[in-house]
Amino acid sequence: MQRDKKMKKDLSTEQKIKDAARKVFMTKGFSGCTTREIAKSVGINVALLNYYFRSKGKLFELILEAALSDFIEAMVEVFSMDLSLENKTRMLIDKEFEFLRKHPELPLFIHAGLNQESDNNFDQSNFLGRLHQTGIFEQCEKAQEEGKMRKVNMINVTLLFMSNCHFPIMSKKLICGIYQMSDGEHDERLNEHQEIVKEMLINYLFPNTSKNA
Amino acid sequence: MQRDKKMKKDLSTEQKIKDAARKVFMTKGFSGCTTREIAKSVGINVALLNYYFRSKGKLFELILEAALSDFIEAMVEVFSMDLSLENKTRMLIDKEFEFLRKHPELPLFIHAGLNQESDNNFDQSNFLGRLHQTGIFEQCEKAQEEGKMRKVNMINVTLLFMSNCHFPIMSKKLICGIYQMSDGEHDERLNEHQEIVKEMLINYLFPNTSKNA
DNA sequence: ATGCTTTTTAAACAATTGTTTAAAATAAGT
DNA sequence: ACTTATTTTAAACAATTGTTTAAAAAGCAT
Repeated sequence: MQRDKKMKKDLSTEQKIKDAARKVFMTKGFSGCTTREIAKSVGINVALLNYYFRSKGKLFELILEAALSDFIEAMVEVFSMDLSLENKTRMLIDKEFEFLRKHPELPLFIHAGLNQESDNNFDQSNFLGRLHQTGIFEQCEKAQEEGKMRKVNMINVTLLFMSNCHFPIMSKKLICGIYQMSDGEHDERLNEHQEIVKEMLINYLFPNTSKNA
Repeated sequence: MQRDKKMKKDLSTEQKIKDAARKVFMTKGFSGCTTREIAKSVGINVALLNYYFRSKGKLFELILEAALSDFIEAMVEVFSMDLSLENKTRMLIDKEFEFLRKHPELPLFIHAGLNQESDNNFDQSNFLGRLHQTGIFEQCEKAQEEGKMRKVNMINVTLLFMSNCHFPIMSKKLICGIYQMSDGEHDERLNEHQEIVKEMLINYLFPNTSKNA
């Protein structure tokens, strides 16, 4: 048969394909690249790609799901820490900016990828469950009841964080295009933006504690 | 020859192609659709598409440029009004949300499209010039000098607005997926978010005037 | 080495791709 | 009506697409 029975040898081939597919899919999108392009970038035959993964679509789903998971896991990591909400806010923003600086194509890839997929099998990944396990929702609810945190629906909170962390990275080409900026200048703006977002969100979400600072 | 000489008859064919191309490109992206698909949705032959526009790529560039222009023009319209900065802020956010609710695919299309294009001919569209003409930069500079507006680089201001208006629309599938929301629930969140963003940005950008309100 | 399974390849498959060519249909000018 | 220019079509083009088939190569146990 195929895989799964035993894993002899190094499984580097399968992993190398995944890595290459990730890179190519990320930058060019699903229909923007070919299976031969992926295969060539690994140095293997096209047929081998369908030997390990059954089709281009299956491979893509795999990569997309992993990308989604990666990026949820970054949030989970911060939420699981033993910190105050203000500090979690700072930490999350810093971690997100740091992570996205390394993987700037990720947000656009995910959003474009979700639009291309017909069936959104979100339930099976259980992202919501993983977030719940961190206790972040309870922590927020408690803070809101105590008047320490502004009473905002958690979905809106999520939107605030993601908007202000992801979009600045995604929009690089647009912003650089409009303002005729170089990469260096954009990096500089991004660094400043990281601090701006931190202050703005903390001020907004925790108005009492930060106003008299 | 082809066009441009005279324009006899109704130019509905050319426009119909553009409209159909816009719709198809927006939802499926450049490499996610075929010229035949566009042609069929207009009810014409494939060759006619290349008769009016020279190639799929040229047609795409046209659509992308128009989309970019549309969306800059929405900002220009607000900036040109005779309003205080606070009111321009409110107005811009409201207009953007209103506009994007009608064209929810636009932001993702633009960002994905810019990534696909090799040559970014931003200079020729002169978006920066059109923004400058509104006098918005001077208005901000003056307000910043007078201490009425927080001293933030205009690029960061742009990022703040675009992040908080565009991303919530773009991320619908992701957010609905994570939180298992229906379209109706998402609309509700979006309406609330519009108010949240307004308050947050005004509080942040104009701290003195809004704090004692 | 021998037999067996797993991995990899080369070649071919049919379908689809963007684009072009040449002819037909329509409109316009005289 | 006739001539010319514009618009539209059908058909074909070569190239590329995702996928499959059958055979070769490599690993591994005995």
